[in-house]
Amino acid sequence: MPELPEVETMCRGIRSIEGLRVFEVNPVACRLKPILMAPSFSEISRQLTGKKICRVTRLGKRVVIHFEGDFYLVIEPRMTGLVMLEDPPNQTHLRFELILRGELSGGGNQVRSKLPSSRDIRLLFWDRRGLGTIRLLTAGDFEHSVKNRLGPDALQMNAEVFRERFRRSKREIKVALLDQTFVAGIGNIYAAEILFLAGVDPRTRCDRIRMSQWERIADATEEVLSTAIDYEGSTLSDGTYRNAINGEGSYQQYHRVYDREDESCKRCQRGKIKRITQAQRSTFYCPCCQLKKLTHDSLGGD
DNA sequence: CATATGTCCTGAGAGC
DNA sequence: TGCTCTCAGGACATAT
Repeated sequence: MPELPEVETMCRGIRSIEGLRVFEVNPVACRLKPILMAPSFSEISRQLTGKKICRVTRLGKRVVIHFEGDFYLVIEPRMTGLVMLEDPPNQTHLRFELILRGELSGGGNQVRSKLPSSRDIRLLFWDRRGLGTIRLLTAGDFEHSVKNRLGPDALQMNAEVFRERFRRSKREIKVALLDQTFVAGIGNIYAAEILFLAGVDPRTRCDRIRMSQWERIADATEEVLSTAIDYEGSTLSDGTYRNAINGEGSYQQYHRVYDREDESCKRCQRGKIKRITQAQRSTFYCPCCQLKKLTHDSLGGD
């Protein structure tokens, strides 16, 4: 579930590790098959040990940690992965840990204990279901195999870019919004919320969407995602998603349609929120507010 | 090329 | 109560 707002919150939560140096890399024993990791754990460990962290950034739904020497550790949480500075709720599934230390000046480093000290900072990747991935890439590989394969970041979109990238597609808009090569960062929850706010029927084919609708979709994208970031993302009823220090997000309180099947629509108060399946995923929408034909916005304010 | 489907994985919840 | 089944969905491999 981590989508753009959750991953952005993770990045902000761990940003204080910038400037720290890797002291050691630990896999934590676990009864499950390891998450996908490339290259091997021992190779990642060898490459990262001693390296300094330059920057923590987000690329779509991925956390990117840039190390000195132009190495990029790319973490994809996918469904249930979490990047944290504290212990996750359940220790048994812990997968990957970086022990970090602030850079020490002078020549005292060599005599320091080999054991982690209480002043060490631990960066953890934990994944309840093990669908997440960790990859260590060179600058070139990062460019080719990650960056260039993604569409523009959802927060960088505008109506013109939406139209240019989507209008030739015959797919339904909800399905296309989930395609990370079209736009990066939107997942199932926020696609539903964005289309509700934009007043666009999720089943509308991209090639039938008009400019006035792209404008509403662009505005809604900005509004929904930036507000969700303000509330530190959405922690759903399964409680999985946590920020870097194990706190919950609160944007789920403001979901207008996601997981609100049969509830009455907050805007029109008439229709009930409907749930349909598109591309084997749930879509929630208001049949009353999200008409394909709808031209004008009587939709703007609350 | 564009689009559709199957796959990975665990835990929650339904149904019997 | 305890079992089995289905489902949740992000990204990618494979198929159409």
